[in-house]
Amino acid sequence: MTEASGRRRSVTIQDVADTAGVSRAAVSKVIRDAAGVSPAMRARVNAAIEELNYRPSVAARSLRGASYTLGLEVPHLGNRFLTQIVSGAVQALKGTRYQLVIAPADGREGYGAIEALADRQVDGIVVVSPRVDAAWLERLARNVPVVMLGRHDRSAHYDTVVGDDEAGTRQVMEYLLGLGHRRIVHLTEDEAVTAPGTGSPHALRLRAFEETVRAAGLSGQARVLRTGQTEASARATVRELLAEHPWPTAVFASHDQLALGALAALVDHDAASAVSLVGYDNTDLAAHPAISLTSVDQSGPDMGRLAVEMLLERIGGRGRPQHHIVTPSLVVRGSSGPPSAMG
Amino acid sequence: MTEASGRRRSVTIQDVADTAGVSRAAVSKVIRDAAGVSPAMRARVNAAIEELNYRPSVAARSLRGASYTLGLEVPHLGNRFLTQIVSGAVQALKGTRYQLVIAPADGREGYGAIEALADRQVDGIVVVSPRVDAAWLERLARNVPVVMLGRHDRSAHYDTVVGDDEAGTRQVMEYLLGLGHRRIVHLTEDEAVTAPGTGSPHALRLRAFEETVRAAGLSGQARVLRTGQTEASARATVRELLAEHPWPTAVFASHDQLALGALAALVDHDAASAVSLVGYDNTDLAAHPAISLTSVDQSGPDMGRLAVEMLLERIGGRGRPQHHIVTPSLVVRGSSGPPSAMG
DNA sequence: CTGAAAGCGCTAACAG
DNA sequence: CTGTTAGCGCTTTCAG
Repeated sequence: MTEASGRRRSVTIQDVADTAGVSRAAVSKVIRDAAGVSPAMRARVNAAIEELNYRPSVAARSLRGASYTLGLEVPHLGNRFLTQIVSGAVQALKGTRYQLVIAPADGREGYGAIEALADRQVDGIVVVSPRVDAAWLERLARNVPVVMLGRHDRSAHYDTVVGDDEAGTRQVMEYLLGLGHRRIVHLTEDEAVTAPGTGSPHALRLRAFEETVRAAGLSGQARVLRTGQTEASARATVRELLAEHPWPTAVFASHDQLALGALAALVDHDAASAVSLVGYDNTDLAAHPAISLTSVDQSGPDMGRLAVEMLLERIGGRGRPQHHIVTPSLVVRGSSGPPSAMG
Repeated sequence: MTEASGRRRSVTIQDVADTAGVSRAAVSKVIRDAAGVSPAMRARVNAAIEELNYRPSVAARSLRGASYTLGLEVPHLGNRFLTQIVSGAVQALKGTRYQLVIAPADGREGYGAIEALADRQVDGIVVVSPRVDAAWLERLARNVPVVMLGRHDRSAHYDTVVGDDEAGTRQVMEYLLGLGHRRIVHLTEDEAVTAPGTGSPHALRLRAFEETVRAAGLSGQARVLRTGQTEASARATVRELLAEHPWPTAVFASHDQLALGALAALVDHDAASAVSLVGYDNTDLAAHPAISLTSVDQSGPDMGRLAVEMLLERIGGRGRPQHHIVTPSLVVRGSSGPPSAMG
């Protein structure tokens, strides 16, 4: 093989077969650990593979069977909760022959990224975007194993891994109400994400918030505040909120990124010690002493691991859909306390 | 096509050709926007594609030519600087037919992830891990276009995008020295990453630090402190540092993640107002008012965009390697100030 | 236990 | 302008 100046042709299964003096089929069997190969042949083939530095082409393989690739579609890598999920997924794949690839969505919706993964013949897809249409996903799931992470829809074709968002929200509200908070603001994203039909985590958190508020007879004092999905947007929204009086005594953000934005606004107004703040996801930053954010932990790594395991089961042949629920727990930190102590 | 209970066979180019009443080659030309198709045929084919909801198989395509996929290997998604790079890369790809996929490295080194991308026939690879061997990368780059991001080696086969780490470090040091700091600690990772031969950004920052210190005649007072690559590790290391006396008046961390860990330790010891802190990368958190970290901005999104553009150029035929240098700039925030004011 | 042969879905010459 | 044909690298029956 000459060292041509341009791109080198990569070594194929045929090359290996030739140097080992066997057939392509034999080589294929060896690399797949398939039955029916004599130890001697296996040794010869492995030697040739080593010598030529052969690597099977995933593309060619995909055409026939599996690509040994699992795809994870994510809306936005700025979201720290996603990195928890990814690390769990990577862990779960360690030691298997599967590789994880992440496709970042380009816009708000993940259709492009999900289709890109499907086109690339991945053996399974984990979807995280809360904004993709359920029926669309259902259709996709008939062609390739899909796990939807976070959303509570019950599909006949895809699996789901979700946190118990109602329980998490109730924990937050019981905590806040127990401390004596009454003027509580729930900071969440726009209607598209909280519409009841979507089954999105934010929809459930919102509903649970409203139910708790109603049950406590606080409809007049507690309220819902809408914002975008970024920290900057939450910061601006809460800044406006703080221009009015009286201030709420507590803000419950639907996820930590919003909580961070809210915290920024509180710091700007020197209100961090006057207003309790609670987030959701317990991302790594929440634990930082300069942030110290009370937040709901929903075991992101476990969710990522579970999602991948379910995908592997599906690939292994399971037909019936499964739905896992992860139990969340409130982690109390310095950003929250009784209304008096905070005021 | 019956709605079989199992996996549905996906629609192929042949199906489209059949329903449109043309040859496969014709369909191929239409989907590739190739020349030599009559408008009438184009319309018929497009109608068939629409009707059948046809999507070309990337795997089959890769076997012949391009996969229209660019791969990005990243060491660890917990690193916020990487998300800046990713967002720039995604932006640059918007509107092209290329899709970005990210392969997270499983261990410290990125070999597995990089090979996985290469096996998957991506048309180009952006490598971010500072720990991969240059010769190994050189070999890889002969088979597939590669851009190395961050490291300063000058390869004949792959392109590089780097920040001017010496200039960035000098800005930091001039700033600190100008304020009157003398007992300055440089917090960086282990020797494997700062070995001069690697050309890693941390190696250059370390060298520039040492040169500035020597030039200022501070070899007795300034020192280098090693830690791991995580926030937790930096926190522990700085905690130990603060157990000794006298404290340094300033800590310069080799990247923001380490700076965050250092900040945590400073807060733990109530030393945040006594010790100036400077980071590198200017990740989003640095700007948060609860953190307010002085840091060196090196335009992560620009670097990501550049890397992708260079890859596209290589794919387009460029042979000669290119090396881009991005100029960094110091962003001063509340975490740093004169030694007296901080003490 | 081993190899020959067919074909996965697509593209690229080439012939008509 | 259109269709035929020969693979790309691999897996998978199916004979030997």
